[in-house]
Amino acid sequence: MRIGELARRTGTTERALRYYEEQDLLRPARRPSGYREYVETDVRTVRNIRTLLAAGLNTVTIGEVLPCMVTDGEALVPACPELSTVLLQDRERLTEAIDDLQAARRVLDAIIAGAGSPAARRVDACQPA
DNA sequence: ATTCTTACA
DNA sequence: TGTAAGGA
Repeated sequence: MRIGELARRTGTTERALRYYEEQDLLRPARRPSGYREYVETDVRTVRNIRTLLAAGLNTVTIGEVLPCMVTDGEALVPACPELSTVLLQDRERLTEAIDDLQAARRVLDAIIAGAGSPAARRVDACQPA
């Protein structure tokens, strides 16, 4: 099948599919015309890629993890033992990212609170971008 | 009508 | 990632 049909059947865009190929997540053959030719199993692969992307994994990690995942109906199941390590490591990365965002919010909250102080009323140059 | 590559007010 | 341009 060509890129248009795969995009339709996976709910993605052609742009995304070309990007996945660029990241070596997909390796469609080429027709003499230069058109990409995808196989049936690519439908499932693309769905798995999207799931992993939604889990916050980057394309490099997905490339390592993808071949070790088996699809059980709707769910993705780890098929290799070494996989849990990689996944747990990524979970920690997400936890750190969450911590950083919460810290940023606390800083912003402090600034917002300052808007109610008397000092804020002394300012004449109030032209917010 | 579809797809391809390249590039970015 | 969207999208426009210029070809095949």
